[in-house]
Amino acid sequence: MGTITKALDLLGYFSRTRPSIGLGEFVRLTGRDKATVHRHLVELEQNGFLEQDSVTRAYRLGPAILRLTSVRESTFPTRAVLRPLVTELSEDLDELVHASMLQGRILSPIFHADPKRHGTQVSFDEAEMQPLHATASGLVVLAFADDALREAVLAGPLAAHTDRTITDPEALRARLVEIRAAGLARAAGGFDTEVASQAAPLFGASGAVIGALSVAMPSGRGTDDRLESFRARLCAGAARATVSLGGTVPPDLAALWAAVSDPRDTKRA
Amino acid sequence: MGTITKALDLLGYFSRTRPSIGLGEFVRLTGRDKATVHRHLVELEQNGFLEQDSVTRAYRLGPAILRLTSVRESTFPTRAVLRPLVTELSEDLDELVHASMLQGRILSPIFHADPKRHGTQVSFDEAEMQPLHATASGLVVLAFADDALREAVLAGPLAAHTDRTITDPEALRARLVEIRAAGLARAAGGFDTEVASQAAPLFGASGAVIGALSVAMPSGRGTDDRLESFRARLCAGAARATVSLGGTVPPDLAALWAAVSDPRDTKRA
DNA sequence: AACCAATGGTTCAAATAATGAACTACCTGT
DNA sequence: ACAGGTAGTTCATTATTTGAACCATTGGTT
Repeated sequence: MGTITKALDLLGYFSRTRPSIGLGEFVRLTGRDKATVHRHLVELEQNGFLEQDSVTRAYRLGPAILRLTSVRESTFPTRAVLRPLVTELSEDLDELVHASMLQGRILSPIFHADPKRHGTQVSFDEAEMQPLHATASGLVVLAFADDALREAVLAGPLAAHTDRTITDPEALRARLVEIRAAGLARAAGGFDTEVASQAAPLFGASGAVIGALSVAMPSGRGTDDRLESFRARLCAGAARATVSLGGTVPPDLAALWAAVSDPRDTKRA
Repeated sequence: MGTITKALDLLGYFSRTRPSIGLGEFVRLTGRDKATVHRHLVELEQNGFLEQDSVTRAYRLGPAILRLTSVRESTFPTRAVLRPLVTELSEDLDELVHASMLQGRILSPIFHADPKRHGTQVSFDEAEMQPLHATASGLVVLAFADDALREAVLAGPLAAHTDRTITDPEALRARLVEIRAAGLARAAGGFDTEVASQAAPLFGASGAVIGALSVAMPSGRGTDDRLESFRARLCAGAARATVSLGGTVPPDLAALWAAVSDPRDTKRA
């Protein structure tokens, strides 16, 4: 792990529920030496990627990030492109829909929309990263990822977020085969016990998977029949999102999705 | 310059007008060795801070930044706080208003609003960084900055963006004294020949300057009388923005601003 | 008041990781 | 076949990062 990665890694510890982090907490979170962490924090701060609260001495994300997002979105508007699509799909399905993008071995939410038409809702934190082996989004990305990434994740430790998380590499491998055959992933309780979700992959220009489009709901509403009824629209949404992002869906998967959206074939599992 | 800074520095070269940069161009821009730059780019990419276009091989800003902005804005909403204030002031003054924050030795725009009520407008790129010695925003920040930063900038090279940029350290030092006495800065043609602007500083919780609030217009509309008429409202806006951001205006400056906004004192320069 | 247990931050010899000149490989047009 | 332009890689040298031990300050406890 290079110095740059170590420093950038520090930024990853921030989330909506942990918006500012002190030196000591960073040391505990990372397991790295205090001096090392401190120098990294200082260097990040000098570049505007962190700010230090002058009274608590804790660090929070800095303003440099805002400018970079502004550049990225004004020239390659991922969020802006996904926003209407995700919103529309969530209105259509009456459930929370979110799009996430692959970042290394983790999935990062880009945008989510929830029409909140039901009494219970999934609480979704757009600032929380998701593991690849525990959510429908993660599983579908993993299923369509290249061998290098898949093997790296299968080899690495598979944290048990709940008692229903798949932690056995071979069981996970078998599951990924099913997902590839189905063209999307369903998962329930693997990351949050009360949540069921269904996700389809998004692809980049080179045909490699870059993220996922997912619909999530409380387990009670995530019956097989209901998820099945979402299937065609979710796949269509993923296809549109892929195209909007300048990507291409691999031909065989596109054919599979097209077949599914055809009424004659909707009886398939 | 540490490795981390060198890598983060690469991200700074992106802007609205230069949204993707290839290896060779980076080498030219930075003057660093190709191997070094390449390894930095790869490491940034692995962490999601860059993406490589699979066909042109050029790099663009990656999705990791989007998540970080989401975290920052949902927990420490600088942009969200400044947006209404900047918009309102621009509507009030009928000119482009922008807020920028200090990042190291450079100023980065956070938000801008332009009512576009005139035939000519200032073109403002929210993704372009600004030097501290050439714009009204930069000058006012420099004037109220701590000695360390001021001396560092005065010592460093002062690039001549136009023929009216102040490049002589002593002339600049004298100018900063005037600005401190006035409580805000006026500048015309120092960064862009056609633009005149007036800026007031923003302060953090510790009373240190953290940025600036500025009104900018084509030189023709930037007469002394008109700028003078903006003065009280600009200072009031900067005071409100500082408070909204959790900061405090130094007492002596607050008194100066209060005196200015008092009708009895508006005749002063 | 003395003490303890936190916190954040600093130092400097030792170890490791970053560096860069030279290299390969690949296009594109001549 | 070659020239000139990309991007990317190698490996001995060099310089930077590292971390155990250190200090400083704060807040709570006896």
